[in-house]
Amino acid sequence: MDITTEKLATLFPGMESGLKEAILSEGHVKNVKEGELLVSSGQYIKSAMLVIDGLVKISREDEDGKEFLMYYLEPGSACALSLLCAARSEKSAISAKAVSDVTIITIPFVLTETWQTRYRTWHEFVVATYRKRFEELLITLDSVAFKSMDERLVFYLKRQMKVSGKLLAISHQEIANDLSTAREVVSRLLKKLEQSGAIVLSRNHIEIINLDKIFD
Amino acid sequence: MDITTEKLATLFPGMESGLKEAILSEGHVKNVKEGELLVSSGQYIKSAMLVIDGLVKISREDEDGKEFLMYYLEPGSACALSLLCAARSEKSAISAKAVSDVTIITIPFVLTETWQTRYRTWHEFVVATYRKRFEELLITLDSVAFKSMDERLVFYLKRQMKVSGKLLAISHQEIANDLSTAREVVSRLLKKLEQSGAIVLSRNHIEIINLDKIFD
DNA sequence: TTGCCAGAGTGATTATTGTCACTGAAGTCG
DNA sequence: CGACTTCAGTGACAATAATCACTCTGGCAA
Repeated sequence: MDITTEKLATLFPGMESGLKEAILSEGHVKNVKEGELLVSSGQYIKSAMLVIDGLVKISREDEDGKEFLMYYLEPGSACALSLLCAARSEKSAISAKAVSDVTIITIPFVLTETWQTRYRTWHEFVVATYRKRFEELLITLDSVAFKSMDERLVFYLKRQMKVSGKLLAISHQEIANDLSTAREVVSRLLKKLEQSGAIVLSRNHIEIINLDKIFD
Repeated sequence: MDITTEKLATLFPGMESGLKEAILSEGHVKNVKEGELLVSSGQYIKSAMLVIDGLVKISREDEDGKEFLMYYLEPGSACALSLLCAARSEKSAISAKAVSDVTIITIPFVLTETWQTRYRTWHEFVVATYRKRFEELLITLDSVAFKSMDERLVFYLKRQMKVSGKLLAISHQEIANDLSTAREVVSRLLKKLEQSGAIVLSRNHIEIINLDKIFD
């Protein structure tokens, strides 16, 4: 893909032009096919990544391979962990997966640090990223800590709708993984939602009609 | 309390001397009695805080007042949220409570930003704080997402032991709040731990004997 | 076209956690 | 030294979620 400063300007409004040029000249463009892993659990992170195109899913995994959706990265966002870990080139405890075909720019971690002092707008971007991810993580934590499975499922579907629209091409098993529960549980709860008219189920996809009536 | 640069030097090793002087001259020392709130949920945060002495407990609360322990701040640490929120003077969704008598230094949020460029070691401190809190939050998230109540309780007791030693002055009700469950559940599980020899129970306190044999 | 298979639906059963309704026990404060 | 209050222990039961054991179905490939 050909990335221009104009493309960057729309994705990262507020970045000074020198920074955008630096990103283009120093960063490496990488294309990743749908379904592939950008970062796998346990791997060392040696560069920060900016999402240019496509959707990236960030999950947490435990020792036995159970996983857990943390949040999605859309074009124009960066992974806070990639910025934080980059600073110490530590092992990641998360995995990043391309939900669709994805284009990213990776920034060698030495630059993520020197840019902090050289470009004010880079520093602002990094801080904004920290804050955003921290907040999303808190919201995720809330839903796990305070809500029951049916509420979490509705919350999940709403989030999916935000990133993928009203027609979700996703299996019950995938949803179960993201919520760290069993497929049967998801099937049953989805059935209930269908009966209440909030969604329509078909094989391999779910159409969202209206989730707002459910739980206020 | 009288705070010297030497005190700061031991709490915040690595900070340049100009920064330590700036903290002393620009920051406001505040003493908070045990049990009082430093930040309550919904309140605006208008300054960052550095913990000098005592123990601060950071919790998350939901709409119905159910709470949930996120992590503790010990002397020498700062609240990432206070740094992040400070940057936009946003409402906090967390509460901070003094577990013991606490001394903190608050830094007006304009300074937390200007220091980022003026003092390299301040910037490093802030990034290290982000990373630390992010990691702790992830660990908390893990334990909620992947573990059952008995494991979470053991995890909780281990964490308490780290900050307060082997003799915990805490009621079952408080533990239940921190884990966001019911007192009866905590009582039952503690009883089991006592029977296995891991702890000794008495009124208003718990003595930890050895938690290591439980769950590897 | 048939056979196969992944995805989905469902009942039965179990395990875990939450709730209710108590009893008792240990402080503590007039 | 009672009377009261807070904390803890416990049995019974309900609710939720996890697990097991299937069946069913639509789509794809041989």
